[in-house]
Amino acid sequence: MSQRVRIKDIALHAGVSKGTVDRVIHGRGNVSAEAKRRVLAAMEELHYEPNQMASILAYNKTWTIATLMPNFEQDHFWAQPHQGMEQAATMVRDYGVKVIHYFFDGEQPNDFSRAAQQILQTECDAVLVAPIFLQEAHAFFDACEAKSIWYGQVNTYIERNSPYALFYVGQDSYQSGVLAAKLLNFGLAEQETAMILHLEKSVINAAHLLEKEKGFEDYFSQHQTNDIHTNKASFTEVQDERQFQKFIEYTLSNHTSLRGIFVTTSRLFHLARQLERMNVRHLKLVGFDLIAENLHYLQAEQIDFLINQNPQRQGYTGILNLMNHLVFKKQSKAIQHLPLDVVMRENVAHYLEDVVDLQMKL
Amino acid sequence: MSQRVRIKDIALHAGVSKGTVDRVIHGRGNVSAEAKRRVLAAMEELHYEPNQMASILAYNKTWTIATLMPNFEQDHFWAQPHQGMEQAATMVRDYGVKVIHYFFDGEQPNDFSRAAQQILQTECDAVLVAPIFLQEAHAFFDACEAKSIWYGQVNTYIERNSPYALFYVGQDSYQSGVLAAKLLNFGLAEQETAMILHLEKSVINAAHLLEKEKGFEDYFSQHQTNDIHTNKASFTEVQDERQFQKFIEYTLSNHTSLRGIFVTTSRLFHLARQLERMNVRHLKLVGFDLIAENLHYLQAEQIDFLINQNPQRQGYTGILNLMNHLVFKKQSKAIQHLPLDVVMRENVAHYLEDVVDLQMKL
DNA sequence: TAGCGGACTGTGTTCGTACACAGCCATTAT
DNA sequence: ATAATGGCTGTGTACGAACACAGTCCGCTA
Repeated sequence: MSQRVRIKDIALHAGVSKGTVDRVIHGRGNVSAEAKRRVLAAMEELHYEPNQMASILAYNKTWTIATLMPNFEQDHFWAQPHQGMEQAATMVRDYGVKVIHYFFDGEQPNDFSRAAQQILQTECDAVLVAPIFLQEAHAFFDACEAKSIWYGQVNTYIERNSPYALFYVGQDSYQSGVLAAKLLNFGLAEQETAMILHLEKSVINAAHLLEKEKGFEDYFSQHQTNDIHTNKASFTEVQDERQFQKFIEYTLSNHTSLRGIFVTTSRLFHLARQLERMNVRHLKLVGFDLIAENLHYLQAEQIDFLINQNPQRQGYTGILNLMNHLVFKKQSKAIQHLPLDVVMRENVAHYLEDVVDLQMKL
Repeated sequence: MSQRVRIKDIALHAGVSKGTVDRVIHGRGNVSAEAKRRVLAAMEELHYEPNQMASILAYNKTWTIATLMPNFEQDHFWAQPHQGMEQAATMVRDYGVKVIHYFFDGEQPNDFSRAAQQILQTECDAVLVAPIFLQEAHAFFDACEAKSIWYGQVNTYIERNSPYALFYVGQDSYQSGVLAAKLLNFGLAEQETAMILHLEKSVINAAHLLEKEKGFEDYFSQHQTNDIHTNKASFTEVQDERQFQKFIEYTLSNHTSLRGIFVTTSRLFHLARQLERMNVRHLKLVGFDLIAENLHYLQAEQIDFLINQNPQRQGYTGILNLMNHLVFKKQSKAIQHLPLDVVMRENVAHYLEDVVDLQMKL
C-alpha cells in the first residue's frame, strides 16, 4: 500500500500524465480547462500534499542569503543574533540555502556603506540587515530594490514601503518599558519611588530608549493605586568610579524613598557593581539582556530581573523567514516582536541553554 | 560549478565507486582497509556533508509514532500538549514520520491500560506517553521494551532503566515552587505573609505538587532577610461558593498579614473569581498556566503572575525528539525541563502567539 | 587445475518532483 | 494541398542517496 499520494497518483486518477499535473501545480499554463479541472479535482479528492524533500531535490536551486550586521568583536551584544543566524544557517543548508556574513564597524556609518557595497557586488537573493544607520540603510535598501534583492530587518526597524521589504524581527521597546514598570510597581510599597535610568551616551537619538521611557511612564500614569513616585535620570561616565559614586549618593539623598531602578539597556551591571561596592542593598534593580556581567549580579541577588529580548532568536527567525520566502514562497508576518522573557535567578538556567531546542538537526 | 560535495565526488576523488563510499558511510562492511582509508580521507578533504533531503527520499522508510495521553475534552489542559504534537506532526510528515494519537480517561487507570493495549496491537516504532498512572505505565513500558518500541515521557516522569526509555520532557516542579516564592518575596513587604494553597483533591499522591511545595518552602527558609512569614493551606470544594467564601474569610482573619497566595495548579482562577466577588484586592496572586480563565483574571489585574510551563512545547519537543531518534539516529537529552516563563499582563501577548514561530513550514 | 566460497566493488534502479523536449493534433496561412 | 503555427500532452532524465544485485578477484581445497 502506497502510504502517500504522489503526483503519479494524481495523474493516474485524473487520466493525464504527471507532466500535466506538474503544470497545473505550478501554474505553468498550456493545460486545457478540462484537464486542469480534472487534476484539481483529483488533488482535492486524494488530499494531495507535495513532498518537500523530493521537490527541493528536484528543483536543485541554491539560494544565497547575505547578512549585514555590526562586528561582534567590538560590541559583544551582536554575537547573539549572529549565533542565531549561524544555527539557522546550518539548518537551512539542506534546503539549498547558503548564508554569507558581512560585518561593519558599529560606530561608523561609512563602514556600513562599505560592507553594503561589498554585498551588492556579489550575487545574492536576499539580505538580513541590522539597519542601525538610518540614512545609509535607506540607500542600501534602495539599491537592493533596484537589484531585486529581498531584505529583512533585525533589531532596528526602518519603515520601508516596498514589496522587497519582507519583515522586521526584534524587540518591542515600548512594551519592555511597560513591563519593567510593572515589575517595579509590584515590588515597591506605597509612597516609594521608582526611577528610570539611562546609562547611554546619546539617548535623544536612540528611538528605542525613548520608547522604553514612554512605556515606563505610561504604565505608572495609568496605575496610580499604589501611589508610586517616578523619576528619570541619565548618567554616562560609568567607567569613572568616583563620579559614578557621587552621582549615586546625590540621587539617593535627593530621593530618600527611592527603592527601585530600571536601567534601559544591558549596562545595568555597572550600576549593580557600584552599588555592591557602596554596600547599598535596598534597591530593586531591573534591566536588560543576559550578558555575563549581568548574570553575575543576578546570581548575587543584586539584580532582581533581567528582561531577555531573545537576541539569538532575532537572527534565527530572520534567516528562517528569508528561507521560507525563497524556498517555500511563504510570506512571513511584517512585524515580529520577540517575547520579552522575565528572567530571574530562579529561572535563568532555562534561558541559558541552547536557544533553540526546537531545531531538528545537529 | 557543483556547489555541494556529493557521494559521487567522494568516489571520484578516492578512486572508488559510489557504492563503496556508501558502504563506508554506513559501516556496512565489505570494504578493504585501503579503500576505506582513501574514502575517509576524501570525505575529510572535501568536507562532505550528506544531503538529508536525498537521503530521506531514497531511504523511503516510514516510521510510526503513537501518542498516549489523557483525553483533552475532559481536562482541557491536555489540549495544549496535544496541539504541540499536532504541529510537530505536520512538520515531520515529510520525513516519513506518521503520528497517531490515542487517548484515555484521565481519571481511570484502567482506561490507560486499555488504550495502551490498543497501541501494542498496532505496528509502531515509538510512543510518546504521559505516564500519569505509575503502575499501569510501568506495565506498558515493560511491554514496549519487549516489542522493541522506543518511548519518551511527557509531563510526568517515571524512572525507567532501559535503553528504550529515551527522554522526559516537562516541567521542573521544584523550581517552579522556588520561582513562585521569589516572586511573592519580591512583592511583599517585611513582616507580611505568603501562603501556598492547594486546590486539588489528592495532594499527597501528587508528587509534582509536593515538589512545588518543597521549592516554595526552601526558598523562604533560605531567604529570611525580609522576614516574610509563610503558610500552607488546602481547599477542595472550589465549586461551592459559600464554603469557599467561608474558607477565605477564615484564612484572612487568621492571617491578618497575608498579602500573597501561590496556588500550585492552574486552578488559581477559582480563587481569583471568589476574591473578585468578595471585592478583596490586596492579595498578590501567583499560579500556573495560560488557560482562558486565568488569562481573564490576569487581564483584570486580579492575578499578578502566571508561570507558564510551556505545555505545547512538551508535545512539540517530544515528537521532535522521537523523530530525531528514528530518522537521524540522534539522541536527545534524557531530562529536558522546559523554561518556566514568568507571564504577566504586560508580556502575555507573546506567549499566546503561535507557540512555535521557529517552525519551518506551514 | 577445476571448483568453491568469501571478500570486495561497480552497476542500476528506486524514491517523488521538476522540467526539457518531442510529439500530436487542429487550425490557419500560403 | 502542403507547410507553418500554436495549444496541449506524454516521455524521459535529472537531482543525490540507498541498497539490491551481480560481477570480479583471490585464496584455499579436493
